[in-house]
Amino acid sequence: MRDSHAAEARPYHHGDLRRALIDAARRILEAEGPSALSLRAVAREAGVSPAAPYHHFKDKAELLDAVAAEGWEMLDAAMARAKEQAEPRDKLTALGIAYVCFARENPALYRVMYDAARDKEALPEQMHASEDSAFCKVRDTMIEQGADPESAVELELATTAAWCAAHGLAEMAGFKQFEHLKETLGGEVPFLRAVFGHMGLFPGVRRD
Amino acid sequence: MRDSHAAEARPYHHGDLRRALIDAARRILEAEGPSALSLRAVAREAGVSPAAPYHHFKDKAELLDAVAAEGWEMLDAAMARAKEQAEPRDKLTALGIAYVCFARENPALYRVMYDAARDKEALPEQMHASEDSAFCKVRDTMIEQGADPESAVELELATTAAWCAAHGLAEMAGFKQFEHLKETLGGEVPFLRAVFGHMGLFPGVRRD
DNA sequence: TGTACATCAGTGAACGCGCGTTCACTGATGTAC
DNA sequence: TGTACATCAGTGAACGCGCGTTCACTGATGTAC
Repeated sequence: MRDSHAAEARPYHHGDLRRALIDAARRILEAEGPSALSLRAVAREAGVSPAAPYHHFKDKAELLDAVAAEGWEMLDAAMARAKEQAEPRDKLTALGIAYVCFARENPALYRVMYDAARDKEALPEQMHASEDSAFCKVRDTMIEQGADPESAVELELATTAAWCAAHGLAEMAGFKQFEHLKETLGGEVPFLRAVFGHMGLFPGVRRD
Repeated sequence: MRDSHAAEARPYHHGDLRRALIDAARRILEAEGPSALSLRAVAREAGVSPAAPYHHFKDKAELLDAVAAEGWEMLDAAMARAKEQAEPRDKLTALGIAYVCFARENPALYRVMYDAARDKEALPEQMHASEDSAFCKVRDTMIEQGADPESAVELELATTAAWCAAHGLAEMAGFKQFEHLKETLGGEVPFLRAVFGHMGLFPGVRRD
């Protein structure tokens, strides 16, 4: 139990403790959930004294931020992969499904990501602004799939709607109330596709 | 500071400490956020010893559950009011806006509600199942506004989609990234309307 | 109407715990000469 | 190539804190007779 991933004849200096701490944090997160994620627990999991992390992070919040930031990068990568592999006509839905699946496979990490975002009252800057971010991928894919927004604002609204839809679904999909729908439709992914289908993700299909 | 809402010549027996504790919890929640919501803090805020709550709640979780349950009732009431007051053609959107506004006005309570739901991996039973719950209001309103689903499953999917959309938007609407959209559109509510507009909430407007 | 007593709903002190953070320290590393 | 020394990245003990919960208790209430 103790030193689970550490040990193996450690030298005094660690090599890359910063990395090791972030990895340890993620292990704790998925094994025991966000409430178990203390600085001390992370140090313990990394096989290091409680004071050691302070040579790499100013305080607990800074560690958490680093974990969250890596989460956003992972999400971004997962969505890039999904877009690449999908049929041209299916790319937008594929992005949505990749988003929700990431959240479902890494629920505690996903929570930490949004907790950090809520604290700052903002998504990570590069997630929303930088070219090639997940947000921009969604936006660009809408255009590629034939959306014809009347203005930049309309396009931004459509992208926002899609993002909110995916986030909402990500948080709801695990609820027991929807189990019978998943069964009826033949699994989680068909269920996600079906819900996305009802959301009118494509800007061409707006009402009013 | 201390005894802020308590005092005023309290007798030994409180009268309705259970009520007072739930109210105290809500005050703490909105003043200091979910992380400040400890059993001891609630007792303090209610002007009572740390052990007193145990005569009314088995443990901290039970208090939290009670707070969350009342939150769901408040949300339900807010949505009922919104539906009543809206133009017939606008009732579904009005429900969505009422949902998001509730979350925005009671962010910490909203978080506690969903934290409890996530623990149980389910929405409160009566919220999803009981006639006249918020979920059923959304479903029924879809029908009233002319949705013509091919099956009960389709109707349930559409309702689920709307619920997820509202939840996603509720959690995103506060992010700074969307401030310029709110300004452009003339405020938060117009922004919400616009995003809902892009979501194709009405089942009649589905793609594929 | 008055009294005995069971029950209820509080008190306040104490428990053990894990937390974030600080501190003086020390072992390892690498650079200047 | 060897040595002195500054710097870096750890240790481990300690700090004060607030937490959830338990306990023996006591004051207030209300019911039976």
